[in-house]
Amino acid sequence: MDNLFEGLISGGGIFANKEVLRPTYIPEKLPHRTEQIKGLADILSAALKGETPSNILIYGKTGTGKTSTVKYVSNELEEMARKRGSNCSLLYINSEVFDTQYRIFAYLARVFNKRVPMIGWPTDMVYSEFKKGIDAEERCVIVVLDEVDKLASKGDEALYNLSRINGELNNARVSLIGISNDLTFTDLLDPRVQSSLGEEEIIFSPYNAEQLKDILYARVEKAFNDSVLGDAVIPLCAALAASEHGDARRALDLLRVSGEIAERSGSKKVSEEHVRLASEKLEVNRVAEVVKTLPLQSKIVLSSVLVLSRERNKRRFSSGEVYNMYRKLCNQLGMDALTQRRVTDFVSELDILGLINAVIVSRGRYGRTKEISLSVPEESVQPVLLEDYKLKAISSIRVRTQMTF
DNA sequence: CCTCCACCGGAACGTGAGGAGT
DNA sequence: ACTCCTCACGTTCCGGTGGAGG
Repeated sequence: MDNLFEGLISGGGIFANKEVLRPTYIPEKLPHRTEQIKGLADILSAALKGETPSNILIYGKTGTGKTSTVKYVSNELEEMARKRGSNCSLLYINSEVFDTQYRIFAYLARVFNKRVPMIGWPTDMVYSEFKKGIDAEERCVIVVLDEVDKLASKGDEALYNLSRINGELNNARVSLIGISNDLTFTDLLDPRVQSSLGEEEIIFSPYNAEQLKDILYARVEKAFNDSVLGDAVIPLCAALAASEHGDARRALDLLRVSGEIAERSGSKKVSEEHVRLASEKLEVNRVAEVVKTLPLQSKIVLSSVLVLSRERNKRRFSSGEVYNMYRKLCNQLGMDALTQRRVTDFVSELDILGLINAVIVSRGRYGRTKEISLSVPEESVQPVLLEDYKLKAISSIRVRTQMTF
């Protein structure tokens, strides 16, 4: 009879192929990135001619198509290399996963069929195994280091070694592509590494709303069934994403979640309303994610603002008020309170994270202070704060006082 | 115009944890 | 096992400040 999943797998009929909307999907066309693709291809074409391509640094914020572009070009390159019989390949490494010199070299050595344990050996031994492995045949290897900034912040030795490896190889050639979303990260590096890694630089600027629209339109045909999207859906997704950072990933997420919401509600079409709901849902998730990873003290400060805006019949509070509430909460928790100086730092951090809003105002005779208010809905932070068992003792977070107007 | 509130935020310093070197 | 160094986290101290009220 009716299986539990019956309605869930057959129903809806909104999506034709949801995978197309995932950020990992590489479309066969990347709108508004022709310039970058061409630039990258120009430089890498050296590999096909038997030369060593220059090292490349790629900059751009999240969701500007850096990774997609590199993967796209690398697929094309490897295909061409196969046709021409040249021995040339790309290795993609996410530096967030392989975040130390040892792990990177161990991984690379393994790719070249060397048996290296993931821990235990001295680093230079792993390094020379990798060199042996790669030098065993005449080939060109392009190593892509995604999120190099993460790697650089832990010391530049790995980058230093990689960038001068060519001098120690007889047959093989290595070139590097670094992908970073931090424009200033090279400041952390040794000048020698800086100049060798940044021989060529490619910038990915954020997309505007029009460009985001094109990106979405390019994918809907595969992703959705025919005519399930309302007319305003895509422009709205594009506009919402553009108003943040021009993040294509966010635009795609919005579209996907809108579809999911429509599907789940049994609707035959995706409407503007679904996009609004999706936007809210993503925002709540984002806030929850940020709040969850806050240090304890910072959570208490945030709780203070939350409690204040519930107990008092107003929205904005002076630093003094917040600090007093903070002391009170620390007292309830049986913890030592930090100094006001320290707390102002937390307030500034929460402000930068966009969880609260803090503006310096002068109240003349009554001093100068920051006016602090919650800049996200109470309902989106309250449950997450309560998840922290250390904060459970604060009853006033839980209590829902009636708002009076 | 001056005062003075109530806080801002820079600087210097103390402390303990963790990593590198030896 | 040992020291040395760096780093994150906090504290103490303090000079600085916009504008309401005198």
